Amino acid sequence: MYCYDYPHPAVTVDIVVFTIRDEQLKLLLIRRAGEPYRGKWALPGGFVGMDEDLEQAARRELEEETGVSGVYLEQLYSFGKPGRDPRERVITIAYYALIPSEKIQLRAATDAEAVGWFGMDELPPLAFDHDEIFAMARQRLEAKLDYSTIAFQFLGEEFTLSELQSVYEIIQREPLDKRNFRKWVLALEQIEETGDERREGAHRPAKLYRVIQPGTVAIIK
Amino acid sequence: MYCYDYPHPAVTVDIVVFTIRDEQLKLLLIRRAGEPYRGKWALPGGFVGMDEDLEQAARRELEEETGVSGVYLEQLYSFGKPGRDPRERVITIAYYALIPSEKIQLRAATDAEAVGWFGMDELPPLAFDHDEIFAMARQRLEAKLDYSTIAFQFLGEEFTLSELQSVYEIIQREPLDKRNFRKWVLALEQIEETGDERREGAHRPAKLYRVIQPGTVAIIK
DNA sequence: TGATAAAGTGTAATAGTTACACTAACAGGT
DNA sequence: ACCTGTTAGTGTAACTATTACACTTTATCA
Repeated sequence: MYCYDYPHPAVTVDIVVFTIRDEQLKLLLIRRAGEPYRGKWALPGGFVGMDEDLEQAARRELEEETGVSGVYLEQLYSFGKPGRDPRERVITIAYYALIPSEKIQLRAATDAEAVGWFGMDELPPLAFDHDEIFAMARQRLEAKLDYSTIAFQFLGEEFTLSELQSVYEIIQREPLDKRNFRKWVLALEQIEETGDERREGAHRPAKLYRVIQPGTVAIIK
Repeated sequence: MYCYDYPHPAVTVDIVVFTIRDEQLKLLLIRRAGEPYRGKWALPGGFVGMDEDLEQAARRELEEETGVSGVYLEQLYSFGKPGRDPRERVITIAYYALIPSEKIQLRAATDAEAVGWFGMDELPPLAFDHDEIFAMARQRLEAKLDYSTIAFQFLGEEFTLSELQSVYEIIQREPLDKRNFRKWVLALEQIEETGDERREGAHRPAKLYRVIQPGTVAIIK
């Protein structure tokens, strides 16, 4: 038992994990194994340990519940409305993560019954206030495309300009002009040719590019 | 005594309060009356009540400690590094507030020994990790000038274009061209003439403007 | 070698941003 | 009455960035 002179809320982290697969933006959800909302889909997350930083906690929970690790992770917002969890007062620090489609190798772990990717058109109703958290993450992601190089986080080490353009088109839900897109993205001076090509299918091979400073997200103009 | 099956961190809110006075950006600080960091300057803030929302808690603490109320308030970021408070594990949800210079009427309240406004060049060292919180708020404020109408929150109901321009210049720390600024700000269609003028000093009176939708901060292009 | 499919490339029109200097209106002093 | 000092208010031209738009290249496969 842990006792305090005045009441303390519980603190959790929840993570909105995005990837792009099958030409779609996908959200990672777990099916809840325990009460409350047993059997409902929810964002991965859990309680913050007493000796770990918030971001550490988010990475740990993500790893434990889904097997995902080493990805881009950014704090989103904190949610703390009384009553958002029926058990006790719970304040959650929400994060969002972007993972390259190649890296998605899920495992269902101990405290999650099942893990799955859901397209934006096939989202189930979520437990707690996770709909609200997701909506904010979706919005932040879209906004950040315009003023940062966050989109690169969806791609592996090497990628073609068409793949990169597709990331933008999927998130922004609108087609982009190929020439203008290339002009723009190259002018950012954030990617460079690897010298290699990707040859797949009965057509001209595409030049491969890499991010010049991988792991960093630059703020642009 | 309040007891739990597993340990809970304490949760606080801290508020970075900005105003513009004497042609300077100022930060509101309180001198700590109790331990730890007794006598040191710190951001206003305090523990979140079990039945109040996070933003409510921020407004209440701000009102209690400084007498400031009814102002623009936005969640900034959450800080939770273990050891950031020497007493126990404390996670803080930081907010920032903008208040019009006319509204600043401070009172030193119960749990704060003293309250004061500090210019950016005269900031004392702050308690806890409040320097870090302040730095992030300063940065967010500057960034938001570019893509929102947040700057209007520093002004009263009626203001001149020169006053508005001055807000931008002070926060961005660089002079702006008067004609270009006016062209730009009027094109936003967020302010309108009141029809009145402000006559002060031995020179041409300035037209007064008001925000068309007061209380809302618009995201611009 | 012809069909198919995606990769790759430039230019002109338009819109937005920047640089820049003088006149207008008031208060106060002579 | 008029001169001085001080801030308010105004337009245009050059430059930069963004948009619209269509054909050629290079591969595979039948």
